[in-house]
Order: sequence, then C-alpha cells, then structure tokens
Amino acid sequence: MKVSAIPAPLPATLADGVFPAGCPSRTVLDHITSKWGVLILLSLSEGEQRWSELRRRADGISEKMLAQTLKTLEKDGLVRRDAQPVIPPRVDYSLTERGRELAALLIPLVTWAFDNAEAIIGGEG
Amino acid sequence: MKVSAIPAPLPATLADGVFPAGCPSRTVLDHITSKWGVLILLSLSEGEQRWSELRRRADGISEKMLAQTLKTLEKDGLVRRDAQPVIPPRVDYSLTERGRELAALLIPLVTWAFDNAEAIIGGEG
DNA sequence: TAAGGTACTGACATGAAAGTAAGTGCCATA
DNA sequence: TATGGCACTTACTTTCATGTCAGTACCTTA
Repeated sequence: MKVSAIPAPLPATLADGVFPAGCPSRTVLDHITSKWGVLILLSLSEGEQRWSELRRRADGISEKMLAQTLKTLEKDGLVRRDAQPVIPPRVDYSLTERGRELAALLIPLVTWAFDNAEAIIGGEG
Repeated sequence: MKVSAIPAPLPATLADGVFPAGCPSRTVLDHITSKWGVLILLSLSEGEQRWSELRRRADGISEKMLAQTLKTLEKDGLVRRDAQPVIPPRVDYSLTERGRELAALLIPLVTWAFDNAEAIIGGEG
C-alpha cells in the first residue's frame, strides 16, 4: 500500500485560480465534503446498512438530514438504495463502485483528522 | 467480491458509530472540509502566496471569508502567516508541515471531484 | 487634494443549511 | 384500543455560514 508518495500534481485547471466559482467540481466538492455526507459515506464503506443502522452510526443526525443526504448521494451515483417490498419496510443502503472510489479517498482524510484532532484543537485553548 | 484496493481500515472509534457527535475530530473535519478551507489549502500547496494572490486564486471568495478562513487554518496550525513590516504591507501565507500533510490527502480528493464532476452532475439534470 | 493599492476589521443583512416536531401507512404485540 | 417500530415526508423555525459594504492606517502617484 503506498500512501504518501509524491502528491499528484493539481490538474491544470486547478493549478491556476484553483478553480472557477460555479463550476461542477465545486458542487461535487460541496456534496462530498458536507457535514453528514462524509459520515454516511464512511459508515457505508463498512458494508450495506439499513436506515436505522445509519441513523445510529451517524451519531447526532436527524431523520430529515439522513433522508436528504442519502438522496443527494444517491442522485450523485455514490450510494445505492435497495428497498424490499416487505412489511415492515426494509431498505438497504450501500456504496456504488464510484462511492467506493470516493470512500477510499475519504478514509485517509478522516483518519488523519482523527489522529490530529487532539493536537489541533487541544493546542488551541 | 473483492474491492480493488483495500482501503486503510477505519480506526476502531470510527468503525462503530462512525464517531460521536461533538468530539474534536468532528470540529477538525468541519474546518478542513469547509467550503473555502479546501480551496485555500489547495492553493497554498503550490507554494507561498500573498493575501491578494489568494484572493484571486480562490475565485469568488470575499475578503471577510478569506481573513476568517486563514485565521482558522492558522489557529489549527495548518497555515503559517509571515507579516513583513514594510510599507505597503506584505504578508505571505504558506503551509506548515501539518498543512502539507493534509494537502497531500486533499489533492487526490479534489482531483477525483474534478474528474468525476461531469459524470455526477451532468447525469443529474 | 483625491484616488488607489495593501491587508485587513467590524457591523449588519441574508439565505441556505440544519434542527424540531409532527404526521403517514402498515403491521405486530399487549 | 393503543403503543411501538420501520422508513420516511412535510411544515416550520432557528442557527450559522457567508455576503455586502464601509472603515482603518499608511504610503504613492497625479
């Protein structure tokens, strides 16, 4: 596993001017770096989960935000929704291939945040 | 079925319950995934830059948000501020070691967002 | 004198994101 | 009858991130 070789250089469009306001990448970036988006994606990276499991695992999320975030991620093709026509309802959520790609990038980031949280926030007060 | 590259496993604390509301990691995550934080970090990953350069490169940012974001990142020990006592004022911003670490993780993410933006947003309308 | 550049700060406004809480339909159990 | 779980939706409210804009201190140029 090679983690930190040379960081890939920025695509040319990013290199100058980072990238223009209002371009699609900004929107995508907003979705995937959203407060709950990251948590959901991360949680699902461990495998298929039901609504109520996600609700528990994404500690503090409201039902509204869970529904809304899942919908956005589903529309973006990152999350797959599998509703089974049973009573009581059972809906399983999982990552798509694209979602797994993303999660693979998110995990090191979150792990880093986790490892450095003390140093960053602790050293602040 | 096998996922192509097995990503680093989540730290135990993340693995169950993702992670608790209100813990420092959440705060750090919010800082580094903030709308402008990512852009500033990315821009600085290309080298030291002045206030007015950053303003231009982070297309669409207001002076207030630039100041605010830079302050947060500086407090978090990700960005170094070097003010020279000259007239007119000259202030250079650069990444700290920790900032460079983070940027190295952010770059693949942003690159991915850039590469997949079309497919994600384009397929939506 | 006035305008312009640099690097900001602070007050106020707004709008989107997030929270709260209640409702929906169906069934199981008591 | 009523309570509770599942997977949501909807209406309303609040919070907060962000935007707008004016002001500051100093010097330069016209």
